[in-house]
Amino acid sequence: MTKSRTNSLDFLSGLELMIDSYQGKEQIFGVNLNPAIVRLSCEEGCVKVIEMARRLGVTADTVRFYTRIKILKPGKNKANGYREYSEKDYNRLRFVLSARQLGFSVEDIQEILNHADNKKSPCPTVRRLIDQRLHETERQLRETLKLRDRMQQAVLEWSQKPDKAPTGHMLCHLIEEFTAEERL
Amino acid sequence: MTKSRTNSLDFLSGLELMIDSYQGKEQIFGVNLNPAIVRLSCEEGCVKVIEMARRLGVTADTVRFYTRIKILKPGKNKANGYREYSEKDYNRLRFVLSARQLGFSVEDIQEILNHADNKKSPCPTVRRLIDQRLHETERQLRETLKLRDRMQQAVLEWSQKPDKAPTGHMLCHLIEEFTAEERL
DNA sequence: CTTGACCTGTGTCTTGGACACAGGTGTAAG
DNA sequence: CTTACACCTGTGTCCAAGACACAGGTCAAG
Repeated sequence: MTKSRTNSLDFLSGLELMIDSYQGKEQIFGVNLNPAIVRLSCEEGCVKVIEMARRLGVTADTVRFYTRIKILKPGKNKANGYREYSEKDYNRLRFVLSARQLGFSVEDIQEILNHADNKKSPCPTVRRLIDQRLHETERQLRETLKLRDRMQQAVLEWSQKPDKAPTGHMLCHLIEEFTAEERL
Repeated sequence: MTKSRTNSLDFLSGLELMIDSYQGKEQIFGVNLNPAIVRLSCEEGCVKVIEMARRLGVTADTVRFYTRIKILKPGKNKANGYREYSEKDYNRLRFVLSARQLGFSVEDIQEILNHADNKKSPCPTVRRLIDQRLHETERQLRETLKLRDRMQQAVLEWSQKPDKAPTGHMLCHLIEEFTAEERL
């Protein structure tokens, strides 16, 4: 019953301090639970939304978002309606955040999770999707690069040009002359 | 009255073929208009939305969009309610498209146009805004670059790894192991 | 007269959350 | 006990720059 006792909370990777807030609940995700206390407060292991968010370094809104679109399916405390996130939800969310870091869209992730939920290997899908996303990212990169070069070129050229008032058919000579000479 | 006759349509930069559709209207944006015809069909020079769009190589939806947010203020044919885009609208839209090419947001453009509409030089605003946007674009570029590198690295590493079925706490070993080793 | 191409205004969709709001809950202090 | 405050819920809206849909009006050709 001490902090040093190992239990399923190990998945929390070193954030032992928050165990303080669970004193008196025996174990959270382990066995040996006191049924009376558990049923009242936290059915088979729970954390609330803000705690879940903090553990993975995101906002509560992010956790709520993934709950809303049903990527996370927390239980619900009958007494007060609060959501109860389990270790399974923690693993899912950690996975989702990892996948987002790799450029997968939320829709991609839902597809991947569908495979995993049906015990099928999501790996072929993952390989196919990252190929797509990589191509898109490379295209995006080229476009952003071209845009940056245009912008830098504009700043450079404009540094030699004076301000002018607009005329009938020229609203801003900086912008319009720059674009015009681009066409040469 | 022939196609070779020069008039204000010159601003259409070489797209002479569509003058065919204006036969009988005398000149469109010039002088020497036949008042009777003009008042009936097209008050002091007009093109309709699809024609305007085609001339600048965008979709009719884009023209409608800028009309909706009041960057373009076409006249309105009393008889049929059709919008009538003038040379002024053409110049504005051309300006807008140029500015978009330089990374200005629509809101930026509205600010710039406000200056121009009040006969004030928009140039100081333009210089300030492009500095901002350039910084943002550079940040964006760095992020996209990092993302691409992560993705390429993942594809490379995954090429040596087999597919696996999901386990209790590992939904996709490719993604989760990749992210995990990133933290080293 | 019908067909088809065009026009209108309006509303909704896209991404990945962020923010707002009304109302319920839990807890510690006064 | 009351009050304050932090937290929770669901729902709705917002962002950018258009794209798309839809119901209904217009117009010229066959």
